[in-house]
Amino acid sequence: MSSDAEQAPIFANRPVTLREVAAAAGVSVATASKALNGQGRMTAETRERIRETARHLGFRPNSLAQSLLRKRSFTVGLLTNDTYGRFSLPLMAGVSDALVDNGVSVFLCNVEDDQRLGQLHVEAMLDKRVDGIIATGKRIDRHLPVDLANLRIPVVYAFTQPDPGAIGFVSDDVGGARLAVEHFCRLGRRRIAHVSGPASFAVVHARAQAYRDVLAEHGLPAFEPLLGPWSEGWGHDAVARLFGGGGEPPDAIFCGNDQIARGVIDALRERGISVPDDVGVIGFDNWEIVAEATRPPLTSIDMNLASLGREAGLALLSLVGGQPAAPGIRKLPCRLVVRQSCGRPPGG
Amino acid sequence: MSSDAEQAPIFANRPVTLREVAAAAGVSVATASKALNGQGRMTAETRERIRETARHLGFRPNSLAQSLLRKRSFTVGLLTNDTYGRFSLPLMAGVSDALVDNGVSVFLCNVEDDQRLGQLHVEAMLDKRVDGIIATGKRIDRHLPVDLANLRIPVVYAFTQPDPGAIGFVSDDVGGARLAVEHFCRLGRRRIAHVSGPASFAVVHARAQAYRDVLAEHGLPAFEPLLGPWSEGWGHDAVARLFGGGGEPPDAIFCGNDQIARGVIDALRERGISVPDDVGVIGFDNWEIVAEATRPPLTSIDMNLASLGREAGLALLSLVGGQPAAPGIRKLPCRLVVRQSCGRPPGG
DNA sequence: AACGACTGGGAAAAGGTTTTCTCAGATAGG
DNA sequence: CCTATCTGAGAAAACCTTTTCCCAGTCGTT
Repeated sequence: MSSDAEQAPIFANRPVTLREVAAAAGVSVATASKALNGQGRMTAETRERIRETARHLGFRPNSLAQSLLRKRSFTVGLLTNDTYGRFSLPLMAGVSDALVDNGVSVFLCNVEDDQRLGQLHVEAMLDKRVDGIIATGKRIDRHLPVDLANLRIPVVYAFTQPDPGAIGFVSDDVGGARLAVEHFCRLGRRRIAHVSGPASFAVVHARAQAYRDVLAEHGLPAFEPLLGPWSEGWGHDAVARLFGGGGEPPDAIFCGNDQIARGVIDALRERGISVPDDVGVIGFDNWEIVAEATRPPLTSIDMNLASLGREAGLALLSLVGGQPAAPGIRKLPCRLVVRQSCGRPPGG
Repeated sequence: MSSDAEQAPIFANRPVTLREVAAAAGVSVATASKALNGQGRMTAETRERIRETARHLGFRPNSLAQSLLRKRSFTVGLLTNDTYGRFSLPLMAGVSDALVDNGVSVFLCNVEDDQRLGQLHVEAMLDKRVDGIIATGKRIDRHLPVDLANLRIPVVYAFTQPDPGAIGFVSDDVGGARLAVEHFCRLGRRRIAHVSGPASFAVVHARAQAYRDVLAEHGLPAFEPLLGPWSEGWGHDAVARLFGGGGEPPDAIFCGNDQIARGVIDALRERGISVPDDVGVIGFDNWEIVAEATRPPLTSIDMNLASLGREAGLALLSLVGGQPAAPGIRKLPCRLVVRQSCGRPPGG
């Protein structure tokens, strides 16, 4: 019965409806709706009075009712099989960032590699009338374990293999690899090696080819790319191969991911080889938690996943809005993040 | 005009409504609804005929319409400020796992540490009539930058500081630390040191106290806990302090997280000190990507975040269902994951 | 004075489902 | 044969908002 009790109940009970706002303002619900949405014709005073009443009552329109009518729920689903979120999370951040300002919320669904789970999540999303779906994964060259081809709502693929005829956003791995190798060339490195992941990954081939191309363009010799698991351990082993055999060792190593790069750097240090003085190292992914912990900190290629997510979110939004868009894969540029493992230019 | 064209249109156009099912089955929508939900009274044949019709037409009820009526949306919001998802993601996996079987979907909202963004997301969730909210963060002893206290929907806190009077789930850090130190005692280590994070974290104190308690219980000397950043670099420095000074060095080190532990292990190896023969090391968090990359692989304390998520999800569900629950903080046990960095029992 | 155009605002349908009532017919009991 | 009970099913309200008409009054024009 204090003054608190006078104000609180307005919010403490069930949400305020438009009907209540209309009653309080002495108009019909139709007028109230139009006043709040800037539609219809009425005197400025009436409109303002209704708005003021709504504000005072703490009115917030019921999204469910709006969605039912508008056939638009302002929600989208994000499907992923990237359990640890290495790639999905930055991507999700970008998506969310692009959508939240449009009042769109995101259902996150981790389907692992489980068909049944995928089916379950997709059906749940469909039942909830999501406006669209963004599919993302941990590998650019694999499909999610779920069929999104004939869904009657728009689907955008990001960092995963799109269905034919669909829209997909991926990082430009070739461009990223070129960035790294060209940087080494610019720094005056002459014997550049490449240590990467398993041959079963499409990106491994794309990057290796870019590596060879750039070296050829600069008239430099190419090492045979060393392929193995995406692990620190493999980085170690690769160094043993590069420096243990008889051949002339490299003065730079471009690694397929940051974990390999970390293994390489550790192995070089254990051999008394200085990074970056004797050998420069560049990684891929720019996983800060790894790149900043190596000694010295790791120069790496960033795939701009947040931008990728933004683009995907925006593309989905315009698709939902009815704008047609050409199917196909859009490659977004990578970015070189220079730290200390690659060395400085000759004159620097 | 092919036989495909005969079947496809049923699914290709707008979703099938209950009205259409009812018409096709020759009953009223009321009867159709009751048939599908197992409500009302009718002959078994009628019920089955309606169900068969619904199945054949691919009917799926419109969640929006159901939610509007039932005042229950079968969605919950997950709020986090843990950008990289270190802690949120396993937790989210647990939440999602607990809820998906109940048809509940999860809105993931990353609010960073931004008040405005937090407000925005919470309002969006409220507008969409989420049934409840799970708040989670990257620190057990901090609040999210958003007030969830008087929300008229249930809120459960997981791995973040709950509001007074609310329900929270956290890991039992004291128990976890005891697990680690007791394991060292069991292995016959006598001089156990503790290297942990910044004093500003509550868990640092809790774990340090547990460390001291266990040593006291075993009549062993305690080192003064070494506090610093949660980084590999600090692990290195701490080793320099423990082994560089005059005092008798430890034969075991309990680290506050896995990154520190990794720095410790690397530093020990550089000094020619064998892990686990000369010094055992145990970490905290069981972050597999780190724990499995150290040489030797790191024994660590796992906080069972997925279970924490499951519990939080289930608790929220029962709250939403109207079951009352006592407020307070529930501590869930940690788990010791033995790898190779801690050594084996004397006789083993 | 009569007509048209405009103005401010309301009534009602629509969106898809659930649930409460109601009701006609069938069965059983006296 | 007449009433009480039960059975199967439908009509309609409800959830909350948006939008399309529609209407009554006012103003200006001839």
